[in-house]
Amino acid sequence: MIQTPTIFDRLVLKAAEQIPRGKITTFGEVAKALGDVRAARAVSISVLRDVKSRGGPWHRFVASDGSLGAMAGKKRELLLSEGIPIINSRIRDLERFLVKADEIDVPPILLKMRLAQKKLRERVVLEDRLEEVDLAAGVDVAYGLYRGLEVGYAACVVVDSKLDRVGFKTVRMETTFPYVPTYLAFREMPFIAASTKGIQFDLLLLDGHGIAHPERVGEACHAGLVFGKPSIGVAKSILVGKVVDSVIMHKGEKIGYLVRKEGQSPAFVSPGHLVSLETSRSIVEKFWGRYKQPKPLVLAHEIAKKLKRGDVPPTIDLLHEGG
DNA sequence: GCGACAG
DNA sequence: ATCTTGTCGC
Ligand SMILES: [Mg+2]
Repeated sequence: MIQTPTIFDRLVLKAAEQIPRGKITTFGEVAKALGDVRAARAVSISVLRDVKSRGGPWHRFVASDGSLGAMAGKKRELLLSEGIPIINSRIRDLERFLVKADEIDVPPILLKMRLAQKKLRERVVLEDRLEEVDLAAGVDVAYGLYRGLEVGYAACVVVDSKLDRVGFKTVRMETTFPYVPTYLAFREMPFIAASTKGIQFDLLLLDGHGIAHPERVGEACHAGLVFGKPSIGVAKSILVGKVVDSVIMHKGEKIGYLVRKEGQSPAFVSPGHLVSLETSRSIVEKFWGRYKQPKPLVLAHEIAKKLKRGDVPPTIDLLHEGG
């Protein structure tokens, strides 16, 4: 009957155990203890999901401005009973009751993940090491809640140079890590690996950035390196930098291109691995269909959603039915 | 309240 | 990404 929280959820729970009655902490402080404030939202989502599905600890977590966040009514009641002063839906003298990041004993996993990214970055090759590109694979993942678990539905679709779909594979499995900005690869790599396993392709297209990432190692770089395959990232919005004349610039570096087809919203293209900046743009244009993304990604997105809806069964089902 | 951070 | 019907705007 015990559900299976992810590593991230377990660490948030471990942090929760360290907040005594009469004290509070913020989602951001816990995120900092885990290694990056960017995970603040992921912490709040984890806490909320945990109290709803397992009745876990939740009321001693508040927002950094002292506001209470979700389920404010009940939270207010519980905190007041523990001696925390609340005025106008905000904690008064937050500092006085706050348990800060350095007082929370949890492993800094996000710091380690960042180090792993920096290590991977050294191996990224931004030169064309690809021969003919006939088969382009695109992967996308849809997410949903199933019996208190967060489940991902991945689809890998292979398209040939005539833009005909020549194969696909789908996978259903539990999520292992939340979405945290700049760490997307750690959330989606298990799905990318499972859905491409045993599939033949020359190039991998992913729904996210390549080098257009603060550390220059977006999801497309990460996956390309792990598989030793050419890869390109095609995102629907910017993560870092700004667009100047259809070029994505960041810290004085050219990191990608804005590609747009008539009447469509733009796509942001950046190389992942074994492909140059210029070639990444031309290849993506070569596989462009009639939508706002290259065809393999459009199809992968559609199939992933159908899978989630239950319209089609997964090729591989890795979901452990609890009970 | 605004800015804003792939999916 | 997800929650979701009718409604607003180009
Ligand atoms: Mg996606």
